[in-house]
Amino acid sequence: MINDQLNPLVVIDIAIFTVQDQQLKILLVKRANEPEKGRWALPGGILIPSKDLNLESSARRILKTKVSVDIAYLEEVCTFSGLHRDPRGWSIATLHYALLPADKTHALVKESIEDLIWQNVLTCPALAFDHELQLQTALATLRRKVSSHLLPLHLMRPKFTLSDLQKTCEAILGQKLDKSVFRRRLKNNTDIIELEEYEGGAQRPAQLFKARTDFEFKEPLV
Amino acid sequence: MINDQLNPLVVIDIAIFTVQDQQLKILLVKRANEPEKGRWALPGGILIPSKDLNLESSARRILKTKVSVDIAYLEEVCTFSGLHRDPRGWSIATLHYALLPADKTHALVKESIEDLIWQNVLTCPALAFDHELQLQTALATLRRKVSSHLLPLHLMRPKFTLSDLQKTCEAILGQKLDKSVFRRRLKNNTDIIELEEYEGGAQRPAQLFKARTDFEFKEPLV
DNA sequence: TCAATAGTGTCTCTTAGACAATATTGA
DNA sequence: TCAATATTGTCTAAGAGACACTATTGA
Repeated sequence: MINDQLNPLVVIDIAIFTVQDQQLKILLVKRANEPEKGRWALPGGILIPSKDLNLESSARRILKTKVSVDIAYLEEVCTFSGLHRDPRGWSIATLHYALLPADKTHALVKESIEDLIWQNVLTCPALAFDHELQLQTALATLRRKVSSHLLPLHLMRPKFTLSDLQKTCEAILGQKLDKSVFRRRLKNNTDIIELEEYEGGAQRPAQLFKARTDFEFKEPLV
Repeated sequence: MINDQLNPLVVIDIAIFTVQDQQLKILLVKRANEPEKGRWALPGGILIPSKDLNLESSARRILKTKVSVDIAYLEEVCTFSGLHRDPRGWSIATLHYALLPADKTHALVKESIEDLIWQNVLTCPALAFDHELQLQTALATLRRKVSSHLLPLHLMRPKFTLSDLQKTCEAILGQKLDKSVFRRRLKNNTDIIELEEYEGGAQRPAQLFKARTDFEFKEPLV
């Protein structure tokens, strides 16, 4: 293996979230190889310096090859490190989290993966390595961001109603939000743009909105 | 060198802050070895899996050996990675930030360091590697935390006045705070404890406070 | 008409911000 | 007494939270 106790093993793990059926779900893969073969885990892989520009592009490459998905929003959460978190030896796992719109969740089974599932985060099975801790950490980071930013725009269809957006936020946060408060906060937000279109259901049609094309949710440097 | 293009170089960099003379200062070291010999940089070093429990303990070891200081508060910020950030090749730098009380800043010059300085963050010279970016990132993280937590308690003497605490916060944030607002927010905070002691200057004596012994500022997992 | 969803208005409570007022010390 | 700093109080504005109200559609 790569790890020889002089150099740590460097892996990238990704907590990739979506909202389906008003439920926050996480992509889990069943490991096809040792270690932890046959167990559910967050998708991840080993850094390949010759292929990867940096850790973030490494995460994109891993998602592309393992589940053949191109991800738009992806950001680092933190690292997990030490001798015991991976049976192969001293390792560093850099956890990333990503958001994928529901209409792009038809991810395909590819190499080194036995199976994959979009799992409701509330009913997650036991995971390999320290991935349960990683998942909880990514979830906390996601929720913290959702409360202060409009991160869920990355999960929306190109055109969406405010009710759609609110339901997505509620699924992520795991709690109901007040309609009035929610809309009031959007009033001053320049990241969403009002359209002159309406989408009719069986009831009163709702106005459609779109995200600003270059909206940005990285944490600002003050 | 350790890096052979199969395994990345793994380094730990530390932005260690203090407040002296009501100025926010950062510890810089002058590099004694290549690469970037003779340039100012954040203190840092290479991970040694056989010595380090994890990246955080590695950061503590590095601070101990390079400037012989034991640090209480230390936390990861994020990583910087890629082929070009270090001339030795593909590398991962895990940035940490730390806080040191002013009365413990008598750090000593040790191995692999030519010189050290506590530098006002506003007048920082050019730094080696990507350390200017790292410093700005650590500073932004520190300021964000100070606004919502009582992180500066780590910088205070064992007993301190509320005016002391306010001045420390102001030095970190780089702006004046309202006395009344500042004290009002502390009223409901259980991390600081009122003492029945007073410290007299040439004017009206100020009441002394101390930090709760086990106060904790890690981000809660919601 | 009704049910269902979209969208708005209103009240209260909390908090930030600005700034004034009072308190206590040594000189 | 005064200067300096500590400590508290007061007014206003903005925002969150709760909840009621109105609007528009298809059946």
